[in-house]
Amino acid sequence: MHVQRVKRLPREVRERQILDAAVQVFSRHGYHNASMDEVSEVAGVSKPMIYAYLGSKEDLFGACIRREATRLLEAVTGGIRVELAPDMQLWHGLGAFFRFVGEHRESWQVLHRQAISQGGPFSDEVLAMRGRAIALVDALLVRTATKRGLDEQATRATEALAAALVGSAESLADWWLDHPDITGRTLASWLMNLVWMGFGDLVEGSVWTPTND
Amino acid sequence: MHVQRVKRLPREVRERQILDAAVQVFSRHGYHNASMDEVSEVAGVSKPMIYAYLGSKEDLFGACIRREATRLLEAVTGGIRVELAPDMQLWHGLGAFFRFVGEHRESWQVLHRQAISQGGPFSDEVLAMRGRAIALVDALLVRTATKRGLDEQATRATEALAAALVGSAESLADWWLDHPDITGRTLASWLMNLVWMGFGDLVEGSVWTPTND
Amino acid sequence: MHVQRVKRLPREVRERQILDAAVQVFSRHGYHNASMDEVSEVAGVSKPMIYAYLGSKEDLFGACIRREATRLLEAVTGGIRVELAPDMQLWHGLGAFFRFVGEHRESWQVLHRQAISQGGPFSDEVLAMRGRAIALVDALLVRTATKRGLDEQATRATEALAAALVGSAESLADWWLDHPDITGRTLASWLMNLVWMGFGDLVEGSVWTPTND
Amino acid sequence: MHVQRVKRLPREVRERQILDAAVQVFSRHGYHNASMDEVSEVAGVSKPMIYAYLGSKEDLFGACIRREATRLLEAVTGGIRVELAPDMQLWHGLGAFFRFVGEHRESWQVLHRQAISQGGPFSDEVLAMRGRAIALVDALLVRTATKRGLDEQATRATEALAAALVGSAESLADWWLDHPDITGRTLASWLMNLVWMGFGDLVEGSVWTPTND
DNA sequence: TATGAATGAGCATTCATTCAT
DNA sequence: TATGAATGAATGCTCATTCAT
Repeated sequence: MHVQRVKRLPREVRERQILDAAVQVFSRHGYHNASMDEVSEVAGVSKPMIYAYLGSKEDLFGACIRREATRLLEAVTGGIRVELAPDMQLWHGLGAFFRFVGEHRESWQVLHRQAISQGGPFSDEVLAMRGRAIALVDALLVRTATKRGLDEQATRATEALAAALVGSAESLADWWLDHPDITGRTLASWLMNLVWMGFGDLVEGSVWTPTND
Repeated sequence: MHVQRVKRLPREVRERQILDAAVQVFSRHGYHNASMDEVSEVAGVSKPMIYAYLGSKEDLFGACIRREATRLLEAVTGGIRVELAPDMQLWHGLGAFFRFVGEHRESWQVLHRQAISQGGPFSDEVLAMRGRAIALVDALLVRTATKRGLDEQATRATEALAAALVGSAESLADWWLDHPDITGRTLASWLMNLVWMGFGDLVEGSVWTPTND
Repeated sequence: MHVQRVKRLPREVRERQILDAAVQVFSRHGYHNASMDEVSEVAGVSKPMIYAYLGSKEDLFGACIRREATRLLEAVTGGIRVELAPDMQLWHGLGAFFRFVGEHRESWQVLHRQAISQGGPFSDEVLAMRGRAIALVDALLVRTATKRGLDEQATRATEALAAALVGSAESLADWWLDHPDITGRTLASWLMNLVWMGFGDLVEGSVWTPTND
Repeated sequence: MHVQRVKRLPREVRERQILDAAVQVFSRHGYHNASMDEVSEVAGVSKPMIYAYLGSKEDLFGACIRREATRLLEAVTGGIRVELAPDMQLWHGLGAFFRFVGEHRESWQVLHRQAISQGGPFSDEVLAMRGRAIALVDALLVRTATKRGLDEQATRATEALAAALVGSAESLADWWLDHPDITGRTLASWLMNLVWMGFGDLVEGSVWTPTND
């Protein structure tokens, strides 16, 4: 008789609708302030469907995180050419990272802010992803360092440096939200100069030490 | 007959007790999962006292953030000797920062994770504090750079670099939580090497550029 | 297997159940001492339904007032035949009023006692209704008076007299609660005699004045 | 050393302070919305003193009602000259009543609205007072009626008429709050005309009856 | 598949009331 | 006498979650 508001859609499509809505809502209000009601409203899907397809709120949030984390990792690794030199790999990776963040602010918010601030499995998951990123960077550093010869102190420091680099990138991505006139490419370039050259000095034995302490 | 748990204490003391408990509870469970009941239990104070002295849950959280932010800033600025050279100032600042984080993990959790992940006034407040930190570092960079002569690109980049440095420090502080065998002093030293030397190169015109892109 | 207490009912029905229960509870305990828990219990409906359908406690009370006020007004105006003489209209109106109060004591309690004693919008609403009643009566008085000719003093007094009549009726309704052996018809008859004849005298210029004062 | 805010005052004075404050606060916010904190603040007396002198909130409210009711009754009976004719007694009584209400709006609010709307002992007390007033009026009516000769119907009606008169007066007092340009004397005069003359007709056998019903 | 109807359980907040001083 | 400090107990309200259709 009357038009049905939404047609019967295949499960796959419904799930995507729901996840899109959830990412949007979670990024806007944070995990706890987000209500399943709003998600269902934004998704145009009734709540029971959400539970049927994606489980509890926690499950839903987890699904969001996994999807966005995967997207981010794919974007970054997809931007890297393994046949290039380490510095160029890093360069492309950073470029891909900033490009992704620029184009998917909501995804980034969910990953960087919401997920980490929740204790337990969520932050674990994101921190694991960050760990993979750090390991990736560390591998590049080690590869370079080993080529040139790596002294004791530098060896032990590479992982920390990788962590610092990843942290820098994350922090710059945040900072970027308030300075949108800069291009992502510029950000990547700054970061390369800062980190790579400092790292190079380190490897070459040029070390900063406190004058007296 | 039996010992009374706590006697009538002056308001000031109670407020400190409550804030201590609140920081603990907020850092453990996050803002939303923290319950006023638990705060009151941990503080050894009934809920009405909390409301009488510190106001609503939101107010209480705000008070925590302000107190911890102030403590952190005081710790960092108190660690700096303004008569020293910029690099030494940075060195001491980083040292003080890592020392504070090492000694007040809960404070750091509340500030870095919980506060930022809540939208609105809380994250604003913390982000403002981070902004002050970035400005501080930026001033040091600019001072150094100007002495040596600063080319165009480097000038525009100092603020971003400062943001990156602050981000690195934050990220390292997080990383540290999972690698507690490292000393804060070592962390600071790595960071100095990474950042300061890279910055030095930058200032001296030694620039990294992509080979082809 | 066993009988289910209530099945899924359409919203409309539930709302009526809830309002019925609320009027009952509010009339028994007054606005403040009434608890939403009791309302939900009496209605046989869980609290979230109440909030979903009728809003906050304040909203719920307002809805009760509006419904009962409407019912009362409908009962009274429905009892009036506009084609009759003013005195007969008043007579029928009073009759309908007392009939309603006799049959809906709880409604009357809520309207007359609870609503008025709450400051703000509630009493405003009820006082507005009383105002309409007074205006109604006033119109009747004026109509009669004008026919017969109305001296200055009487003119200015009609509104006050109407207020007095309405007040009398309300007061008698209260008094009735403690003297239930009287019929509402008798009450109406007494009131007609008291008021209408006094009014008639007034209109005809037969005035009571203090002998010396 | 420093000035004490309030001196040690005799119990009597303190009690008056507290009652004055309580009447004010109760009339402003109603029984339930009034907080003991506000009473203590307005009275300039700490809460424990209130409890020591006047007992619980309920007790305090009861004390207010009793004091104000007594005042009102005293004002009214004090205004009456028993040696005068019944109509003049009523006239003076009404005058005293309106004078009191005009000069003590808060007292009247507490008595008329707050007290009655609370179930139980409070409204009982006030209703008892109203009962005394009704009885007083009734006695006047009966005295008059008996003198002139009183038919059956009228006899049974006098109490109801007295109730109606008292109700009119109360209602007019309320109405007055919104029409403060009228003098209390005028109100009393209107009421006398309305009621006394209608009553006179009644007594004289001039009865209003519905034409057909 | 899809949803309106329904709820258990929890949480922030308030207030009358009372100690300890 | 007088009070700042302290609390037990209650209540409004919300939200994730699940039936019955």
